[in-house]
Amino acid sequence: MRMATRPEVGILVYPGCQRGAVYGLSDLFWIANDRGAGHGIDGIRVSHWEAQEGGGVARTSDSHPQEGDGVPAVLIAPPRLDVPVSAEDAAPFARWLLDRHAAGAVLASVCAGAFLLAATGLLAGRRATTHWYFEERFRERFPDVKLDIDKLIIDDGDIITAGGITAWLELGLRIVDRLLGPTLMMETSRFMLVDPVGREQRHYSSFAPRLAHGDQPILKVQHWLQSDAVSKASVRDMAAHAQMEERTFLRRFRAATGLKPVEYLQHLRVGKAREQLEFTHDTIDSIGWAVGYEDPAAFRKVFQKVMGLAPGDYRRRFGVRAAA
DNA sequence: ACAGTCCTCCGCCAGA
DNA sequence: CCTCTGGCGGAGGACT
Repeated sequence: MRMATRPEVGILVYPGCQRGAVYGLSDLFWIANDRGAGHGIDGIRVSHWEAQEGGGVARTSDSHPQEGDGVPAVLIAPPRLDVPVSAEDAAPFARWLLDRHAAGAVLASVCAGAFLLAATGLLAGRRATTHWYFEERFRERFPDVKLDIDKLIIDDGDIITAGGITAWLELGLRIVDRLLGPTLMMETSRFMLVDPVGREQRHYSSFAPRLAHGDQPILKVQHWLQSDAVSKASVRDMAAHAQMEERTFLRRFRAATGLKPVEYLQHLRVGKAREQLEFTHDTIDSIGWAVGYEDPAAFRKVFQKVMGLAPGDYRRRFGVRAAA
């Protein structure tokens, strides 16, 4: 079966964007096309787009130049490694992306590329994700976006956002799935030796507490928790450290960090435990004790709640394998 | 796995 | 009036 027109995927090459992702995605689609050729399926046209001096955005690279003008069905904003794209650098793309979206294009982003999409205003009120490292900055700049940092990829129909730096793999596979179907998606992922099924970003990101809230006494407590005493700090202790009454401390802590004191401690302890699960061969029980739980069952329960999988499963998936 | 204890934390409200 | 503090009670959750 032949498609009326070959679907085009456009990758936005904006200032500072990560070339590895640009070429990785291009290669991924090339592989999908190659697999598809064996089934007699017309592949995907892949193009790169850059902002022009005189304004506007134009193709600067094209896998099928003979196809003529056309409009991309999907546009991807790749990651940026250092700081997210500035408002000025995003501006030339924003207007154009709005037009393309209005014309029915699917907009997608990887990692910090979400800043480029958000600059269009289209993410307002929508669910989206980005790299956990940029969470604070993203919320600050685009408070009206429902950011869900735990998801590796959020497919919201006309807008797809992906989280981690290597999430371009997931995104690329998702797009292959949409344009060429699940069979080719599976073949492509098998060829690339990646596991296409639901990986969640929270398995990868370590606990990054909010520290930029400006509540000095609370920050002092956070630093204190970071240094030592983590295992045996009660709310009473923390409040004393902040020189506040417990009721006030509770409110201020929650407002500043977004977490209840106990939740915060649990994240801290689970963070330590993850490290030991990944890099040591200590038993899970002893790791539980080491991070402050006298009852291993309680530790397992908390770990499961915070990470979404049990300590043993976590070690199996993320532990560094020693040669027996 | 269960039960028991102790702590957390939220609503409510009064006061500053 | 609004905002912030802080005491009290107690259900529910954390931990043993």
